[in-house]
Amino acid sequence: MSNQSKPVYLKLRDMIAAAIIDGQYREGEMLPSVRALAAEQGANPLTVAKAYQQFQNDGLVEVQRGVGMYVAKGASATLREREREAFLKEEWPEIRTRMDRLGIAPADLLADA
Amino acid sequence: MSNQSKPVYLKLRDMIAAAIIDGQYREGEMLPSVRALAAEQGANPLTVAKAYQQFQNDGLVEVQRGVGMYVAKGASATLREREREAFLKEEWPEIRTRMDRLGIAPADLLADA
DNA sequence: TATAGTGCATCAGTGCCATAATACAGCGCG
DNA sequence: CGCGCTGTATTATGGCACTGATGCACTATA
Repeated sequence: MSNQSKPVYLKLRDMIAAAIIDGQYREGEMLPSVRALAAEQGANPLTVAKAYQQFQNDGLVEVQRGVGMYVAKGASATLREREREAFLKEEWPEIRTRMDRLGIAPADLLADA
Repeated sequence: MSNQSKPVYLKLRDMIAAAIIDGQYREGEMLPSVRALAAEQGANPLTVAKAYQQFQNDGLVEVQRGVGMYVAKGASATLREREREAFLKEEWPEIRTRMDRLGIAPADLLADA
């Protein structure tokens, strides 16, 4: 669902967010340059820049023009908390509604590992 | 999440599908006309027609030109089963991955209703 | 100063979405 | 038949999001 016709810059944004939360990009470390990530992902540098843009606005990455972008202090925890809130408040209720409609019991899916 | 910047014709398609599954539109019953639903939802008749189109192709609604569109026999069960499969195979794994990343325990979700 | 690496701004192209205005085709009913 | 209701086809238009190519501004380093 999240990997089909979704805009590239949103996919990249999710990838980056996941990497920061998981500590793949650690705080204080430099993120891959726009051009480097573009080449690696087969995307356009501008598209990558657009994905980074959102994190800049939220102060989760700090930009040093001419140098690169760095993961801000506390970015990982902030991101995780923010996404956690959003999931519980906005996504889960809808998911729950759909599951009820489709006759899927939440307990069945949450029971395993 | 499913109700924001999504194309109108897809929102309508989901609404109709939900109504059929829930039995709000019962099998053999006539669906709201293209023009009627358009007026009710403040959309364009062509956009509504586009939403209905998908169900025609799948044989879930039967068209009687000049009369109206009727919910096909077994449409409700077919729809529910189809969406159920899609949910379990495509959506749930991703949801589960996100939950793990965000540190959401199953107990957090089952607490309420 | 020269060079190469950063991010950023501008302009343009493309495609999807939604709408509008008509016109056409099939059915039911008085 | 005439009228009113159905769905459908056609064409045109405006808006918006996404993507892309190019060039500029800034910084570190030699």
